[in-house]
Amino acid sequence: MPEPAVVLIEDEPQIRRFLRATLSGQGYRLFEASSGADALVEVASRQPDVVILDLGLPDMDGLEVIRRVREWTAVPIIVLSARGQERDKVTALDAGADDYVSKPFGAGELLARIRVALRHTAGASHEGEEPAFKVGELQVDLLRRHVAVGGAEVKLTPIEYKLLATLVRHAGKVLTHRQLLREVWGPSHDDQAHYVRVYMGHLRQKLEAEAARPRYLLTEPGVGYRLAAE
Amino acid sequence: MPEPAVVLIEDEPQIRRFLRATLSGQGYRLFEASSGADALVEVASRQPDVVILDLGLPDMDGLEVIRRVREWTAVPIIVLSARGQERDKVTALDAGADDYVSKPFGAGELLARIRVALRHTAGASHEGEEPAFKVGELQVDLLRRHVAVGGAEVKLTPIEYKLLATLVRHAGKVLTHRQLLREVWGPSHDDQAHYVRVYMGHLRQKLEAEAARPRYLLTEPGVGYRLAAE
DNA sequence: GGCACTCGTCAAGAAACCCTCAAAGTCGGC
DNA sequence: GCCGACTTTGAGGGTTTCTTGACGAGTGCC
Repeated sequence: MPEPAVVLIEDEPQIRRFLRATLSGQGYRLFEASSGADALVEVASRQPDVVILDLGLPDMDGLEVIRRVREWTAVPIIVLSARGQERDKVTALDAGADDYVSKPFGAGELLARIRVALRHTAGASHEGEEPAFKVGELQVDLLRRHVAVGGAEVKLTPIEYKLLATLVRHAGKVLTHRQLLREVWGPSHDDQAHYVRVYMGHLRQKLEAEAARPRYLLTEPGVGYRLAAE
Repeated sequence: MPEPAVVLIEDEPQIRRFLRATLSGQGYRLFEASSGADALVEVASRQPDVVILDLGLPDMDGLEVIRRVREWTAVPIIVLSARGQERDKVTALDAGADDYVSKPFGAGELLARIRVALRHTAGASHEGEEPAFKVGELQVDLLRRHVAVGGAEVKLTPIEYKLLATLVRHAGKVLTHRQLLREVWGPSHDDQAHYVRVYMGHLRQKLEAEAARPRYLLTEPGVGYRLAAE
């Protein structure tokens, strides 16, 4: 987990600013949402390592957000709330939250509880989910960070792996150069489409039988690339 | 999990009675300890699903109990404490606790937090709960804190052992420098990747036949390290 | 055909990474 | 306070990886 991703769901601008400063200062990649609807979209698209959820949202009951997220992922959810009554805590925790922090709280405590949540994902993690991807001879195990072609392990450099992992996470879908650059190199490099071409070449050398006629790593001319889904 | 086992570590008889009533009323199998030394024995022998630990023990610092338990198991630890200061919480959580409940607290909240902890263990199966590890000539017994190569005991310094134990707990998976630093040196040192390299060198000297061509302690360039799983 | 654009390949210097050795600093017991 | 064991820090050098530029092939449009 190089830089853990955090989705922050908070509608009050003031608290949001405070949390933004707190979190990005720690090197977390931060994504924000200010409504329940946005929250679900963010969590689904970013696949974060932790979700921080303020229960007091305008459009949707915070508990509803928890339940909807829990329908398909076990990502740790830390609830923030102005209410400190026991019954509120019990309800939220039983709805699927992993922790409950009452306002006012200190930055240090929140950060410590985030670290606890990250420990959980790092170690005991997704036993039930199956993050292994397979198409033809190509196997990618995102959990073990292991790539193989026809059973033989393939060694990838960090960037090669990140690029491949990004494609795997969206297997079958076309990813634009820009999307790939953002994910792999960060938002500041999203106009250097050349990087992607060079590394796509490297990956094809290592993964494809014939780099010139790729079977897995497909070019979508004028748009980007796509990983064959099967 | 038919009837979850809980180890309760609490020295004040009054709170203990209260918790005993609360917990066994819920159908948990309850084991008790009133000192740090007993606590370690109970946790090791009962292999509970949750540990509830009052920090105010007579014979041993509660934090020390957390650290000792964490040396060989990832069982959820819920800390109870009369102290509600932020720094106390942060210290306990960073030492390895999973949750921190300040007194006074309600029975309902504690029970809800126990349910959260049980959810975690349920999902994570018994990964990391296996106190003996063996691959090739290398044997690591996390419970006894004993390391051997080819039957011969190897003496490790505290940090060397912690580093190895962390790798053992996640055998086969890649751990980033950051993760290792967090686990071994604590969250405040997670940018000193150099530490890990130096100590990995030490471990290889002691454990590998040829330190230059390691069989167990493998480098994942640009990412971190991995302990060969078999 | 000429032009603009995209894509893939190659290669070289720069940068990052990893390992080793060793000195300096810390902390304990005696 | 001294000694030994351990940890932290620093420097050097070999190696790998990343970045960047150059070039040719292919494609579509004028």
